[in-house]
Amino acid sequence: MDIDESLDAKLVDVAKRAGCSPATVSRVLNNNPKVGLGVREKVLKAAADLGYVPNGSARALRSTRSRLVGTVIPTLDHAIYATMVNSLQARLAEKDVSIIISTSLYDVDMELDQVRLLVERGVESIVLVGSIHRPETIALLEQRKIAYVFTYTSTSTEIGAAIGFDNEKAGRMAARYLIDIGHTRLAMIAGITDNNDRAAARRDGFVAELERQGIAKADVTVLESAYKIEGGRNAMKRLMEKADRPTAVFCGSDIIAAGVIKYCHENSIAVPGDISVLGFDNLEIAELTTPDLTTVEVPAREMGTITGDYLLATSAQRQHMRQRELPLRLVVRASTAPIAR
Amino acid sequence: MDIDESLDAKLVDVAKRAGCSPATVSRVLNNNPKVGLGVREKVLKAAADLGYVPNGSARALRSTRSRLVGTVIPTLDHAIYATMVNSLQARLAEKDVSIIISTSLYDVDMELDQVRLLVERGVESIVLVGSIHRPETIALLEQRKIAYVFTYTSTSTEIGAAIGFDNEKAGRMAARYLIDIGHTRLAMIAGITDNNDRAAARRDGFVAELERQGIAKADVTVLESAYKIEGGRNAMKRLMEKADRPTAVFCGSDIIAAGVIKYCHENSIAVPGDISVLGFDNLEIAELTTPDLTTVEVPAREMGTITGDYLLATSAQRQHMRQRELPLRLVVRASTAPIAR
DNA sequence: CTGTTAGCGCCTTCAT
DNA sequence: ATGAAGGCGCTAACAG
Repeated sequence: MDIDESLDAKLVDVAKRAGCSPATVSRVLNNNPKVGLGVREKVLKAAADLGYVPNGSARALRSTRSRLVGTVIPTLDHAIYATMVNSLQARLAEKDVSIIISTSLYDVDMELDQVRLLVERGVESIVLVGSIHRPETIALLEQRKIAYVFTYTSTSTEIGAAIGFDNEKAGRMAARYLIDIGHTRLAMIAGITDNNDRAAARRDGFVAELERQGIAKADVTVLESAYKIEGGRNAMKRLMEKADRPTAVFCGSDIIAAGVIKYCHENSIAVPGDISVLGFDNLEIAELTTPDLTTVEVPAREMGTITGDYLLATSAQRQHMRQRELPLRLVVRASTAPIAR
Repeated sequence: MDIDESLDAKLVDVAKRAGCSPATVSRVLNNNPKVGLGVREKVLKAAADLGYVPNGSARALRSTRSRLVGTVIPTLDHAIYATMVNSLQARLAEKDVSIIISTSLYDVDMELDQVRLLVERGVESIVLVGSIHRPETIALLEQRKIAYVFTYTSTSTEIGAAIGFDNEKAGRMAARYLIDIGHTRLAMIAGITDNNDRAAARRDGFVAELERQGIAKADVTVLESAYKIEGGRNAMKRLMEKADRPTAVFCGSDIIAAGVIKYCHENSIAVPGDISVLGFDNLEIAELTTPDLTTVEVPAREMGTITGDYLLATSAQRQHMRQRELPLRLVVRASTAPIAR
């Protein structure tokens, strides 16, 4: 047993033990190919013997490569984000890149603060959600030449990347489906659109498509709800208290839809008999409601993986990956039904 | 507009512009109280003008305080962990501490790899899940003097901390409740207990308490399932195909319970008429099943906050916080019912 | 209260 | 293929 083990070994210590210079140890550690095979092995053994752990800060300071990625998402308390981050992390971990996560609570000012902190930490790139941010946020990133990716959107700036889907198209898809199966009296319970460009775009797409199909904007009730079961339930209550009840409701998230269905149960409103309910996200809970939820699937897992691929790519490769619109898929289950015309 | 803004300003640049020494700037930035008010303001203004962002790596290297915390959880794809991490992150962010998250997929070897990487990144402390880890993991942490916390458990080592709850007690609580309402033919669908001391402890507590109450171990069927709706459903199928059907099932997680109830629906088994279903976690989905799920509430959010408090405390304060057993609460809803004796 | 001096641990020219 | 030397940006002694 070595005395050395009790202290935190440094690169010089490894060099001493391996009988070579620090520079050589550094080369071995960084997989620099031009190192003699014998020396390389001796170094590796010495490092293992000493329980050597490189100092990331020193490394980052010297080389300006931190192997750190930052992420600012609204919250981890919503599966749609947690799932994306999960797969992003998994992909990055394969290449020993670590991820710092922070949350903004859907607040662009808080997002800016978090981005500042991430920049301070020396992250090489940053993953954001949506395409609306404080100008200062983007300016900071550009100025420091930190790569950034917008997710859950396909709208990018000239410089950043966007990996996600078209929220407006998603809204239109929902509208078209409900119209296709015969509904004409429609409503939407969107997420909170303030500070949330994705929620707003889905609403706009939905309303726009309905209008295109001859349903006046004024005839479409649009409410908003937090992404909580309770929120959906309360919104549905408000909706049902109105005079002109719709025959179908498009919800900005499956969570909201679950609350809507819950309300319907409690008030003996048949789903889809009296009212069709269409969700968004295709979370695992979409198969827990009774009836199972028809919904638009958001490829959250895939988004995380692809974002990881992008971040791991060289800047040359990135050019071809800067814009990625993932397909949306309508998953028809049992919460929606055609209506007689 | 300043020319200086185009380059990344460093601490020296701020000093020059403020007309003082780098040391003074450093003091201001670190809220060292003994700096003249006038100078302090001048420095702050200079920093703002230059868009100065401190270099965290240099800071960490010099001061050995990285303001970085590491976390290794099984997965972010399970709300019970995502919720905890969410509140942990929120608490740490209040004090500008960042959190690096990595996942182990319930594998202690992978956990060790992730911990090594976190140590390399210079985290000041590490949050782990459960109390079973590779000896190397703990040895590394101890040797580098990195504080660590076990969560979701109340079993700690002599040196580390534990902030969570007693899983065995939880299992016993479940058993007692079901017996109290008259059930004698019981089964459990636990999570995968391999490499998961929490799942194993809940199972052991459940079985032990039943035994104490006169129900032989051999009469209690215990199956295991992944934490997925599908897993719970399949496990329930296996359970129902056995000759001696239980009148109550305790599930290792609400997710599993949701799958169990789903199976019951599909096979016209009344819940709780034919069979009572008891969940664990009290996730948001516990109010989505039909009927609503009776379950044992795990204080995930609170655990994150308290863990954050612990990590932000000074080592002196920590002494009193090293062992924290949070109370478990049985939430009775509609999926369980008394049985006639 | 403020400035000067000296590195933290590593990587990266530049030599050899 | 390997070594020597310098410095990345910052903070901690120590002076004054």
